[in-house]
Amino acid sequence: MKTATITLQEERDYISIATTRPETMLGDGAVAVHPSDERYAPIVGMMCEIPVGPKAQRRLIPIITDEYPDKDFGSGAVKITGAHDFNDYQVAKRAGIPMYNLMDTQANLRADGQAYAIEAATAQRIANGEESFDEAKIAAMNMVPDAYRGMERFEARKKIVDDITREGLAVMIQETVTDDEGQESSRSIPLVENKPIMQPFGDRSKVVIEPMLTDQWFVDTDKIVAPALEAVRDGTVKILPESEKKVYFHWLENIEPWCISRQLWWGHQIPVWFDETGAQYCAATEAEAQAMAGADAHLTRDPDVLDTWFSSGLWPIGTLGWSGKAEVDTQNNMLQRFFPTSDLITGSDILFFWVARMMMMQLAVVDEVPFNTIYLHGLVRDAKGKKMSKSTGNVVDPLEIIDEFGADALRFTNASMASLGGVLKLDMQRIAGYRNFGTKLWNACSFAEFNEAFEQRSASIPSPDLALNKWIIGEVGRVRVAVDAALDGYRFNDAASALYGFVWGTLCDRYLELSKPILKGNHSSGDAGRLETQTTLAWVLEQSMTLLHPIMPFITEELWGITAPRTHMLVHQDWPDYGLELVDASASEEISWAISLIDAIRSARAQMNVPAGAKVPLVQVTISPAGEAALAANMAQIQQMARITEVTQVSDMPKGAITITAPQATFGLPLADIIDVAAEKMRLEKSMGKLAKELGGLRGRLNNPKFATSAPPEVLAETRANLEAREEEEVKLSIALARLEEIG
RNA sequence: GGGCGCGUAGCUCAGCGGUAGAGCACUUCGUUGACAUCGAAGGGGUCACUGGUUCGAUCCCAGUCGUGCCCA
Repeated sequence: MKTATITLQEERDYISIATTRPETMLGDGAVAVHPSDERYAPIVGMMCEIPVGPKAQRRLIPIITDEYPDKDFGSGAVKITGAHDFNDYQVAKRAGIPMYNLMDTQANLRADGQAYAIEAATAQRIANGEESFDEAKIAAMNMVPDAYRGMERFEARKKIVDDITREGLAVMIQETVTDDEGQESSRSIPLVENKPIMQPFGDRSKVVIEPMLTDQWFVDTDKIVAPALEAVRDGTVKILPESEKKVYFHWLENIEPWCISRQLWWGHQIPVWFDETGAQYCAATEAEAQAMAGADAHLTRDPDVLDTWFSSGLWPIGTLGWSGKAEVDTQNNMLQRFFPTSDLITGSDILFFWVARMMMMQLAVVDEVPFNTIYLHGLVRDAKGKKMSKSTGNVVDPLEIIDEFGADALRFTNASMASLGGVLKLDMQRIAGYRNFGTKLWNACSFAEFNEAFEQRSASIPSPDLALNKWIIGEVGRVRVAVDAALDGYRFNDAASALYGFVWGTLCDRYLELSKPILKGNHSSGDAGRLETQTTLAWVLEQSMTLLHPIMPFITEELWGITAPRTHMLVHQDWPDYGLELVDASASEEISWAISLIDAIRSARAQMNVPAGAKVPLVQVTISPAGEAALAANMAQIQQMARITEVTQVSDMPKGAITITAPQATFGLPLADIIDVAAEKMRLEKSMGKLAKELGGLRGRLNNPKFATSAPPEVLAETRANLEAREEEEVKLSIALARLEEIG
């Protein structure tokens, strides 16, 4: 923002000042300099002439001292227009300088009052200390010279600058100009500096706002702030994330009187009426005000409305029909039931706009906190990280997102991004990802339906025999505990990601795939196994719907309704209370073992370029008893998921086989005809390289004597167990590599 | 100018004393009766920089740089 700065001078003993609004000189009451400014010390207390208006009525104003002027800025002298500048207002107030209002509500120069000659004479007597004054007297005075009265502000500014320049009172500089024929000449022009300044513009009108002295209503916040501070200090009200407490304290501890008058056409009109003498009557209705003032009084209502935060500060009780009369309010069921409430969820930028007002006002009015926990989430930004704003036009309409991705996808996105203290940049690709998650759940249910699982559903937690089913039930127990812990801690992102990982990674990628041979009847457990798997599958899906319901209510409610006849909606289903007691350690171990074998085979196949469709045999070289049992129980699954024809026992690894390792077991894929020795060596060496890095870290720590003495025992045990497992792996890989070396 | 926060994989973000994760994107492969809005296997990070505390720091402390918001 650039604005002209015009420097003025008086001809002989002058003091130069700069202003961005020359027209305000008409209302100047003083020139201020810093008390330590030695340049001006000799003239402090003297009078100087304002260089505007008719020469006959030039006003003289005092030169005063104040801490406000900056010695090093411009001339170091500041003109004081108390009625038209916030800083000047403070100076004028301190020094008892009259504040002359120059403009009307349209920002035109005033045209009311007495002739300028009379007003100027009065003003001079006041400046000389010969006449007393009060606010009302000053407000009535019009210090605009007759020639400028009624002019539009910018027009008046131009005319005043011209008049000052013509009179020779502007600070002039020389400027070189070149005419059409290339002749250079010098001319004198007023000094105008380009300087960026802060200037307020109306949000909607886009025009420059003029500070103006008017009567406004204020709340003396000092009187109501203490309980609101105390409630957070003593923990009655909790703010999450806790770091926001600092913002709350900082704002309330430095609070200033709160102006609640607003000059808007909408809002709650201030409930104050004035009579002809200016006496005030604050009442709920005009009739009550009239009764207070007496029947003869002629009342007019304050035209202003209340600040929106003042009105909405009473929201917690105002929405519930609070009357302020004890005998009525105790009979008000809504009020009794919902006030105070428990949690307030809002954006962090609302903390002092609204939350602090609700705290102050409820405590002031009904002497109770409105809520116990304030949960603040980050500001939602657009994809570029900009704050969304109606005037900037970068607001994303949630309804458009819902049309494209569905409400559940948007809700899931919001939940998964609601980490404490974060910023929320809305990323459409991420929303698409969560839409896909909804589809995934839908397809899992359709798989279950196809396999007639819901027809075997049980109302209680199933008690299956197969490790696979015991395992997935335990996993449900784990995720329930994780989700509850997350919700208790207001960590909605953790709840969302626990559920996402469970449904997609554990349920769909693992359990569903592992259950297929059983459901198809290709498993040693036969019909009994099929039946208990159907029951378990239905139960697990119903638990998933239940746990997901708070985040994805629409898809889960729909699935709940169509998968089985129900006595109640999912929204009315009890929240589960089972937990880690559902975890069966040996079942978990068995399934983990089977999964790690399948993963190892798949990985080796892919890296050795074994065609994905090809079914190949597997040989078992060494194995522990537990591994043997796990292998037998999950043979059908391993065959299907790892594309294995059969497993045979051998005493030695066949020549030209790919080595596969699983916990306490070694297998081989005998692919003599397609094996690429060099490729297999590379694969094994890559694994060895990774292992070596991990082993180095683990050994380094364990060999450090201070680690053994300082680290907590569980960390020590974990590190040792980790090292042992890695060393076992290293031995197996070394043997495989050595064997390859023999082949060449 | 004051206050608060943030710099982690190409992007959007978790983690926050025991050696780094997710989604999307990327590469290769895949029409196996839930799902191609999919599956399998991969690649990719001196966790902004510099010091300090510690057996050990992405995490704690101090400073620097960059960046954002709020209040003047």
